[in-house]
Amino acid sequence: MIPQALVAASTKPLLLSILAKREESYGYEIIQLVKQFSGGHLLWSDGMLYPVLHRLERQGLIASRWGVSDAGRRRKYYRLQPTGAQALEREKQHWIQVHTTLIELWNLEPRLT
Amino acid sequence: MIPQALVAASTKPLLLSILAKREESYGYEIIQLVKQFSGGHLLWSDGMLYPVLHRLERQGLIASRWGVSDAGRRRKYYRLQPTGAQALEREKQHWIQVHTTLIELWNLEPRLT
DNA sequence: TTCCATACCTAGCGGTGTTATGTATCTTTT
DNA sequence: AAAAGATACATAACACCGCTAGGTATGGAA
Repeated sequence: MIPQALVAASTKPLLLSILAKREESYGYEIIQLVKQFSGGHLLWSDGMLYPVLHRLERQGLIASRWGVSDAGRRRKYYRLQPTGAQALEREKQHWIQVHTTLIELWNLEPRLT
Repeated sequence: MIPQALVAASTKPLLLSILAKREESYGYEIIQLVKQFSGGHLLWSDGMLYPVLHRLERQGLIASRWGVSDAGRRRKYYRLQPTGAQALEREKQHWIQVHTTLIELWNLEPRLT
Protein backbone atom coordinates (compact mmCIF):
# COMPACT_ATOMS: atom_id res chain seq x y z
CA MET A 1 0.00 0.00 0.00
CA ILE A 2 1.46 3.31 -1.11
CA PRO A 3 1.64 5.87 1.72
CA GLN A 4 -1.15 8.40 1.85
CA ALA A 5 1.22 11.34 1.62
CA LEU A 6 2.73 9.97 -1.58
CA VAL A 7 -0.71 9.43 -3.04
CA ALA A 8 -1.60 12.99 -2.13
CA ALA A 9 1.54 14.34 -3.75
CA SER A 10 1.02 12.46 -6.99
CA THR A 11 -2.73 12.94 -7.39
CA LYS A 12 -2.66 16.36 -8.99
CA PRO A 13 0.25 15.76 -11.40
CA LEU A 14 -1.15 12.37 -12.39
CA LEU A 15 -4.60 13.73 -13.06
CA LEU A 16 -3.34 16.68 -15.05
CA SER A 17 -0.97 14.42 -16.98
CA ILE A 18 -3.76 12.08 -17.97
CA LEU A 19 -5.94 14.92 -19.17
CA ALA A 20 -2.97 16.32 -21.04
CA LYS A 21 -2.67 13.01 -22.85
CA ARG A 22 -6.32 12.25 -23.48
CA GLU A 23 -7.75 15.67 -24.16
CA GLU A 24 -10.95 14.55 -22.49
CA SER A 25 -11.91 11.97 -19.90
CA TYR A 26 -14.27 11.32 -17.02
CA GLY A 27 -14.03 10.14 -13.43
CA TYR A 28 -14.64 6.47 -13.80
CA GLU A 29 -12.29 6.18 -16.75
CA ILE A 30 -9.57 8.17 -15.01
CA ILE A 31 -9.57 5.69 -12.15
CA GLN A 32 -9.02 2.85 -14.60
CA LEU A 33 -6.34 4.75 -16.49
CA VAL A 34 -4.41 5.46 -13.32
CA LYS A 35 -4.58 1.79 -12.45
CA GLN A 36 -3.28 0.84 -15.89
CA PHE A 37 -0.52 3.42 -16.11
CA SER A 38 0.70 2.54 -12.62
CA GLY A 39 0.77 -1.16 -13.31
CA GLY A 40 -1.88 -1.71 -10.68
CA HIS A 41 0.05 0.04 -7.93
CA LEU A 42 -2.21 3.06 -7.74
CA LEU A 43 -5.82 2.25 -7.04
CA TRP A 44 -7.79 5.45 -6.77
CA SER A 45 -11.16 5.45 -5.07
CA ASP A 46 -14.00 7.50 -6.47
CA GLY A 47 -14.51 9.07 -3.07
CA MET A 48 -11.04 10.53 -3.43
CA LEU A 49 -11.16 11.49 -7.08
CA TYR A 50 -14.39 13.43 -7.39
CA PRO A 51 -13.52 16.03 -4.77
CA VAL A 52 -10.18 16.48 -6.52
CA LEU A 53 -11.89 17.02 -9.86
CA HIS A 54 -14.22 19.56 -8.31
CA ARG A 55 -11.35 21.37 -6.65
CA LEU A 56 -9.25 21.57 -9.80
CA GLU A 57 -12.25 22.78 -11.75
CA ARG A 58 -12.96 25.40 -9.12
CA GLN A 59 -9.36 26.51 -9.51
CA GLY A 60 -9.82 26.75 -13.24
CA LEU A 61 -7.21 24.13 -14.12
CA ILE A 62 -9.78 21.86 -15.77
CA ALA A 63 -13.25 22.34 -17.22
CA SER A 64 -16.21 19.98 -17.38
CA ARG A 65 -19.20 19.25 -19.56
CA TRP A 66 -22.01 16.78 -19.12
CA GLY A 67 -22.27 14.10 -21.75
CA VAL A 68 -23.79 10.71 -22.40
CA SER A 69 -22.08 7.42 -23.17
CA ASP A 70 -23.11 5.06 -25.97
CA ALA A 71 -24.88 2.98 -23.38
CA GLY A 72 -26.92 5.95 -22.31
CA ARG A 73 -25.15 6.72 -19.06
CA ARG A 74 -24.56 10.30 -18.06
CA ARG A 75 -20.92 11.26 -17.72
CA LYS A 76 -19.05 14.38 -16.70
CA TYR A 77 -16.20 14.91 -19.11
CA TYR A 78 -13.18 16.92 -18.01
CA ARG A 79 -10.73 18.79 -20.19
CA LEU A 80 -7.41 20.40 -19.38
CA GLN A 81 -7.34 24.20 -19.47
CA PRO A 82 -4.32 26.33 -20.40
CA THR A 83 -3.89 27.22 -16.74
CA GLY A 84 -3.88 23.52 -15.96
CA ALA A 85 -1.18 22.87 -18.52
CA GLN A 86 0.96 25.52 -16.90
CA ALA A 87 0.27 24.05 -13.47
CA LEU A 88 1.33 20.66 -14.79
CA GLU A 89 4.67 22.05 -15.92
CA ARG A 90 5.28 23.48 -12.48
CA GLU A 91 4.31 20.17 -10.89
CA LYS A 92 6.79 18.41 -13.14
CA GLN A 93 9.60 20.73 -12.14
CA HIS A 94 8.87 20.37 -8.44
CA TRP A 95 8.64 16.62 -8.72
CA ILE A 96 11.98 16.44 -10.54
CA GLN A 97 13.59 18.65 -7.91
CA VAL A 98 12.52 16.39 -5.08
CA HIS A 99 13.23 13.24 -7.04
CA THR A 100 16.73 14.41 -7.88
CA THR A 101 17.39 15.02 -4.20
CA LEU A 102 16.23 11.55 -3.27
CA ILE A 103 18.18 9.90 -6.08
CA GLU A 104 21.32 11.67 -4.91
CA LEU A 105 20.80 10.45 -1.36
CA TRP A 106 20.15 6.95 -2.61
CA ASN A 107 23.29 6.97 -4.73
CA LEU A 108 21.31 6.18 -7.85
CA GLU A 109 22.16 7.61 -11.22
CA PRO A 110 20.24 10.87 -11.69
CA ARG A 111 19.94 10.43 -15.45
CA LEU A 112 16.23 10.98 -15.63
CA THR A 113 15.86 14.32 -17.31
CA MET B 1 7.62 26.96 -3.57
CA ILE B 2 7.23 23.20 -3.60
CA PRO B 3 3.62 22.06 -2.96
CA GLN B 4 2.79 21.03 0.58
CA ALA B 5 1.68 17.56 -0.48
CA LEU B 6 5.00 16.90 -2.18
CA VAL B 7 6.86 18.11 0.89
CA ALA B 8 4.74 15.78 3.00
CA ALA B 9 5.44 12.84 0.72
CA SER B 10 9.19 13.37 0.72
CA THR B 11 9.72 14.23 4.37
CA LYS B 12 9.88 10.71 5.73
CA PRO B 13 12.05 9.18 2.99
CA LEU B 14 14.38 12.19 3.04
CA LEU B 15 14.81 12.08 6.78
CA LEU B 16 15.40 8.35 6.86
CA SER B 17 17.81 8.62 3.94
CA ILE B 18 19.88 11.26 5.68
CA LEU B 19 20.11 9.24 8.87
CA ALA B 20 21.03 6.21 6.78
CA LYS B 21 23.92 8.20 5.34
CA ARG B 22 25.13 9.97 8.45
CA GLU B 23 24.57 7.35 11.11
CA GLU B 24 23.79 10.16 13.55
CA SER B 25 22.48 13.68 13.27
CA TYR B 26 20.28 16.23 15.02
CA GLY B 27 17.41 18.51 14.12
CA TYR B 28 19.18 21.70 13.28
CA GLU B 29 21.80 19.92 11.20
CA ILE B 30 19.19 17.89 9.35
CA ILE B 31 17.49 21.07 8.21
CA GLN B 32 20.76 22.32 6.77
CA LEU B 33 21.54 18.99 5.15
CA VAL B 34 18.15 18.87 3.44
CA LYS B 35 18.75 22.37 2.14
CA GLN B 36 22.15 21.35 0.80
CA PHE B 37 21.11 18.07 -0.74
CA SER B 38 18.14 19.70 -2.43
CA GLY B 39 20.17 22.54 -3.86
CA GLY B 40 18.20 25.01 -1.79
CA HIS B 41 14.84 23.84 -3.07
CA LEU B 42 13.71 22.21 0.15
CA LEU B 43 13.72 24.54 3.13
CA TRP B 44 12.45 22.67 6.16
CA SER B 45 11.19 24.60 9.15
CA ASP B 46 11.99 23.44 12.65
CA GLY B 47 8.32 23.56 13.54
CA MET B 48 7.78 20.88 10.92
CA LEU B 49 10.80 18.73 11.61
CA TYR B 50 10.66 18.21 15.35
CA PRO B 51 7.17 16.70 15.38
CA VAL B 52 8.29 14.39 12.58
CA LEU B 53 11.34 13.29 14.57
CA HIS B 54 9.16 12.63 17.61
CA ARG B 55 6.69 10.67 15.55
CA LEU B 56 9.30 8.49 13.89
CA GLU B 57 10.92 7.86 17.24
CA ARG B 58 7.57 6.91 18.74
CA GLN B 59 7.17 4.48 15.85
CA GLY B 60 10.56 3.02 16.61
CA LEU B 61 12.11 3.91 13.25
CA ILE B 62 14.73 6.15 14.85
CA ALA B 63 16.21 6.49 18.33
CA SER B 64 17.55 9.53 20.16
CA ARG B 65 20.09 10.44 22.79
CA TRP B 66 20.86 13.77 24.39
CA GLY B 67 24.34 15.11 23.78
CA VAL B 68 26.36 18.29 23.93
CA SER B 69 28.13 20.12 21.13
CA ASP B 70 31.69 21.45 21.35
CA ALA B 71 30.24 24.87 22.00
CA GLY B 72 28.34 23.51 24.95
CA ARG B 73 24.89 23.45 23.40
CA ARG B 74 22.56 20.61 24.17
CA ARG B 75 21.56 18.52 21.19
CA LYS B 76 19.28 15.58 20.60
CA TYR B 77 21.02 13.14 18.31
CA TYR B 78 18.98 10.74 16.24
CA ARG B 79 20.05 7.40 14.83
CA LEU B 80 18.37 5.08 12.34
CA GLN B 81 17.01 1.84 13.75
CA PRO B 82 16.77 -1.46 11.84
CA THR B 83 13.03 -0.96 11.53
CA GLY B 84 13.71 2.44 10.07
CA ALA B 85 16.07 0.99 7.49
CA GLN B 86 13.35 -1.43 6.42
CA ALA B 87 10.83 1.39 6.27
CA LEU B 88 13.23 3.34 4.08
CA GLU B 89 13.46 0.48 1.61
CA ARG B 90 9.68 0.37 1.36
CA GLU B 91 9.57 4.13 0.89
CA LYS B 92 12.08 3.83 -1.93
CA GLN B 93 10.01 1.19 -3.70
CA HIS B 94 6.83 3.19 -3.39
CA TRP B 95 8.51 6.32 -4.62
CA ILE B 96 9.96 4.52 -7.62
CA GLN B 97 6.56 3.05 -8.44
CA VAL B 98 4.90 6.45 -8.52
CA HIS B 99 7.83 8.08 -10.25
CA THR B 100 7.85 5.44 -12.97
CA THR B 101 4.17 6.08 -13.59
CA LEU B 102 4.73 9.81 -13.93
CA ILE B 103 7.75 9.39 -16.18
CA GLU B 104 5.73 7.16 -18.45
CA LEU B 105 2.95 9.73 -18.68
CA TRP B 106 5.48 12.45 -19.35
CA ASN B 107 7.13 10.45 -22.10
CA LEU B 108 10.49 10.68 -20.40
CA GLU B 109 12.98 7.88 -20.45
CA PRO B 110 12.41 5.67 -17.41
CA ARG B 111 16.11 4.87 -17.04
CA LEU B 112 16.33 5.79 -13.42
CA THR B 113 16.96 2.51 -11.66
C1' DT C 1 -35.05 -10.90 -10.42
C1' DT C 2 -30.69 -10.55 -8.68
C1' DC C 3 -26.10 -9.09 -9.07
C1' DC C 4 -22.27 -6.65 -10.96
C1' DA C 5 -20.30 -2.85 -13.37
C1' DT C 6 -20.86 1.82 -14.51
C1' DA C 7 -21.17 6.68 -12.89
C1' DC C 8 -21.80 10.36 -10.00
C1' DC C 9 -21.79 12.70 -5.18
C1' DT C 10 -20.93 14.08 -0.02
C1' DA C 11 -19.54 13.87 5.10
C1' DG C 12 -16.70 12.72 9.08
C1' DC C 13 -12.16 11.33 10.42
C1' DG C 14 -7.19 11.17 10.72
C1' DG C 15 -2.61 12.37 9.19
C1' DT C 16 0.67 16.04 8.07
C1' DG C 17 2.86 20.64 6.94
C1' DT C 18 2.41 25.82 7.98
C1' DT C 19 2.63 29.58 10.90
C1' DA C 20 3.32 31.55 15.18
C1' DT C 21 5.17 31.50 19.60
C1' DG C 22 8.22 30.28 23.51
C1' DT C 23 12.73 29.18 25.88
C1' DA C 24 17.72 29.14 26.17
C1' DT C 25 22.68 29.79 25.02
C1' DC C 26 26.77 30.98 22.31
C1' DT C 27 28.97 34.14 18.92
C1' DT C 28 29.45 38.31 16.46
C1' DT C 29 28.68 43.10 15.87
C1' DT C 30 28.10 47.82 17.41
C1' DA D 1 28.46 46.15 27.45
C1' DA D 2 24.51 45.82 24.79
C1' DA D 3 22.23 44.25 20.69
C1' DA D 4 21.71 41.14 17.11
C1' DG D 5 22.12 36.80 14.90
C1' DA D 6 22.86 31.92 14.84
C1' DT D 7 22.22 27.71 17.26
C1' DA D 8 18.90 24.30 19.31
C1' DC D 9 14.93 22.54 21.16
C1' DA D 10 9.66 22.44 21.74
C1' DT D 11 4.38 23.02 21.25
C1' DA D 12 -0.36 24.67 19.51
C1' DA D 13 -3.97 26.35 16.35
C1' DC D 14 -5.03 26.01 11.67
C1' DA D 15 -5.73 24.32 6.90
C1' DC D 16 -5.28 20.96 3.40
C1' DC D 17 -6.17 16.43 1.61
C1' DG D 18 -6.89 11.38 1.08
C1' DC D 19 -9.52 7.50 3.41
C1' DT D 20 -13.69 5.20 4.63
C1' DA D 21 -18.35 4.82 4.46
C1' DG D 22 -22.60 5.80 2.73
C1' DG D 23 -26.02 7.46 -0.81
C1' DT D 24 -28.35 7.66 -5.64
C1' DA D 25 -29.07 5.88 -10.23
C1' DT D 26 -28.92 2.90 -14.53
C1' DG D 27 -27.52 -0.69 -17.91
C1' DG D 28 -26.20 -5.46 -18.80
C1' DA D 29 -25.55 -10.20 -17.42
C1' DA D 30 -26.76 -14.34 -14.88
